[in-house]
Amino acid sequence: MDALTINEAAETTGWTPRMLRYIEELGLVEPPRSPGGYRLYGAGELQRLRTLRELLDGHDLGLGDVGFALRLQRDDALRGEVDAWLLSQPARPEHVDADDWLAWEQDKHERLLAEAARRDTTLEETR
Amino acid sequence: MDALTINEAAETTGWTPRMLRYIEELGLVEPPRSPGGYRLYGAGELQRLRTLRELLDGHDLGLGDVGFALRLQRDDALRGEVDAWLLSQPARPEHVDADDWLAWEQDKHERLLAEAARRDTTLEETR
DNA sequence: CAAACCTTGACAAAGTCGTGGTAAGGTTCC
DNA sequence: GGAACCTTACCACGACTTTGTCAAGGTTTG
Repeated sequence: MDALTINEAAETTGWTPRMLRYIEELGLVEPPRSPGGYRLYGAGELQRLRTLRELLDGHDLGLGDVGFALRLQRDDALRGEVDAWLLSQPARPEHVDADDWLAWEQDKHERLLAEAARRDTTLEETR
Repeated sequence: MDALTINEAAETTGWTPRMLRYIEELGLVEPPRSPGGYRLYGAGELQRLRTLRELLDGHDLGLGDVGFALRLQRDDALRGEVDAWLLSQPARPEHVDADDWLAWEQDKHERLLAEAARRDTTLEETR
């Protein structure tokens, strides 16, 4: 048999069985099941579990962060809105007077709202 | 004066002053300061604070989620690694036998590692 | 068939997040 | 100069997340 059950997979990946179930619950690694319902971890799953650990350790992330990234990847509308909001972030020019950066800011914001609207459905803002 | 102090900004955006400081701490909205250190919220900040609320309410996100998205946007290496990991997700073809999808999986993984490597070497300053 | 493994579900300890409050002190501006 | 506002730095608390563990029962396989 070339697929491992959950305890074996835990053994070789360094996760606990509990965490493997949790990771599956987050949609991060979802192994196929045996006819009787046992999780069967193949080479691909094992590989992803190991790289997942590296990813988390290397950047001080949590599983929830990766779960959120997954959500962003799968939900186009959400990703569009988040990206638009983030791009409206200043990265404020250093030496401009107040009126200038304010205009620049608003202009940028309008461009982004337009993009979000195109990409998505309704993005409505009222003052 | 065309910039609001923190309590005024809280008033018009619906956040509490406490939360405005927290939001700044997360790097989400960082208003400029007066010479004496007072936060000064201009039109751009106020707008972003209002859209931030919509974003959160509309999709059941947390501030931490948006903070992570910000991190992803600013750290190219991190974004590359997360994207590569996510793309190695199966979206597994339904009816293929074990050997086939395993090969497909590994092939895909290699492509993604290659892409991540390319992206990393193309790192340049965004601002 | 029986030992060893797996399943789901629940409860619980520990940690983090979002939020409020308060204290000690600096800034604005009338 | 003094009232009203702001700053940072804490402590606190409820809600949620992360992780462990246990119980009752189904699966695999020698």
